[in-house]
Amino acid sequence: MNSRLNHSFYRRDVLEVAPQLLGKTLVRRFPDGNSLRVTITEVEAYKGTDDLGCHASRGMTQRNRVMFDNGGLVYVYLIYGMYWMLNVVTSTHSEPQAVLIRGVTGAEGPGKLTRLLKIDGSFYGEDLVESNRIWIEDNGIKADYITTPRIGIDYAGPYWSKVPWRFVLKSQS
DNA sequence: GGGACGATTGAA
DNA sequence: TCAATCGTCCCA
Repeated sequence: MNSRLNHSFYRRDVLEVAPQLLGKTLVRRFPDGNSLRVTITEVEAYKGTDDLGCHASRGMTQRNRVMFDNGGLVYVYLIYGMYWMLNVVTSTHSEPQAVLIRGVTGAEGPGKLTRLLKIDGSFYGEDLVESNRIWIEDNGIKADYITTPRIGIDYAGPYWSKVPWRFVLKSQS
């Protein structure tokens, strides 16, 4: 039986939460009552003010302030003027962290999955534990995964751009 | 107020 | 290799 992930799941360190999101079911419920259910296949961790790849590294701004809130909230932002990025806030207000959802079944790539799921700026700060239009369910699957450096953050320097904080679900065989 | 740029994508 | 496209952030 699937069950919605609760606050205690999200309010842990991002390096624990990120890989555990792999294989979980992301549910998007639309106004017409229909739902789209996809499996999370690829994520990245962004951790705190020291991580030069993390938006929080330059302090709190109007855009990233939700990362400084408690885990379980949605952080979305527009990139390149055309793609919404979907993130899940983790930890507590003491530590700004988030998981970028980079891939789901049916859409490879963070910009494509938000198009598929019709996620935009109106989801900023949405509570995944309470929302009736987006949440994540545990389906009991224990996922195998590989790690690699995060994508598209060369500007973060030789150390932070190479930290293996991208987690990719291993394909079943 | 102005300018550079981005956790991307798809086409040339 | 390069354009699309615009909000955010930094500097003046």
